[in-house]
Amino acid sequence: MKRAKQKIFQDYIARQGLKSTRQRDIILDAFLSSDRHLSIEELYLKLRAKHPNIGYATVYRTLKLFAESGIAREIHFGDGQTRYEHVSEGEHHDHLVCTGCGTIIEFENESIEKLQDEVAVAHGFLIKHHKLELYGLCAKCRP
Amino acid sequence: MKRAKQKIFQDYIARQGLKSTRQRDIILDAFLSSDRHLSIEELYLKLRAKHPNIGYATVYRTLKLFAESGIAREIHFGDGQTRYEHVSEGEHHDHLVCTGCGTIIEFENESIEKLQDEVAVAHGFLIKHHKLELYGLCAKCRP
DNA sequence: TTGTTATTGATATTCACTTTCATCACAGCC
DNA sequence: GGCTGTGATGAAAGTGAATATCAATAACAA
Ligand SMILES: [Mn+2]
Ligand SMILES: [Mn+2]
Ligand SMILES: [Zn+2]
Ligand SMILES: [Zn+2]
Repeated sequence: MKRAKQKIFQDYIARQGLKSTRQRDIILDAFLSSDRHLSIEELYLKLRAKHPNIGYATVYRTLKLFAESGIAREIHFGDGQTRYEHVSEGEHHDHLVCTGCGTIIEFENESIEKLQDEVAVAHGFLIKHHKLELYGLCAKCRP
Repeated sequence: MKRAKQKIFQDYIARQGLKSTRQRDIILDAFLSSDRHLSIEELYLKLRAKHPNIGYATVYRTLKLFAESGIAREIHFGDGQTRYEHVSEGEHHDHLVCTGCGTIIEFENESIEKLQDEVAVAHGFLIKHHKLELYGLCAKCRP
């Protein structure tokens, strides 16, 4: 899992004529062993504990690279911060977001995906990606 | 339609002990006779043609009021700008967004809504609202 | 008309990125 | 190993949309 993603990223780096650096290794390791929905700030702060000399801009740029290489995806939950989540080859999921405690639950629903495709076809659309987020209170937070 | 929303907004204003002002009337009129998915900036520029002395902050604050009163809804399509769309009593829809030309198509799909509810129930969630956006190329933009 | 309170609009500030640029560090080639 | 040419880094400055500030102004009830 982790190894596979490291490999994907290294390959991407090589293919693009980019360089392998100490910082990128550190950030990749921290990202892969972190929560699945991390903001840039959160990852930056987490890193700073062990590596106080890594810059915010580097974290920001490296997360973008992760997304380009296919091991991460940018997500926006409307709280004003960009988050990055792990992406596994051929896997897709959507989100339940608790507005009480911030918990995020991932789910997959093939029937919904199929219906989305039908909607797209009916309107002549060629879908590239989509976003489905259900906001509310989780089991712990509901009254 | 337009009258109904004006009424809703005036009632809201009264109920909250707020004041009816020239600017709010002008902005409401411009909003109700505008595109259905307008950014603050777009509405501000549209207004400035006839009312060069209306400030950006007033447009921004008034759109928030529209949302609070229930006649508008804030939407985010990931382009970094907040948009506001018209909301009709008891109506709900989701969006197809063309990444080529920016066209936005609204759609309703009861089956998807039902499946979303089932997902929520399965996870013990109490859904407050949701977001479903399908991004891709519209019939005109697809290759 | 007057007094009170909300509103306005110019401006300043905030926030989350995003860019800049001088310095640094990979990595291929002697 | 030492050179050398790029790409990478990080401190700091810049950006753009949103939000807050505040003195002047406009509603509106008495
Ligand atoms: Mn829906
Ligand atoms: Mn809409
Ligand atoms: Zn919760
Ligand atoms: Zn299009």
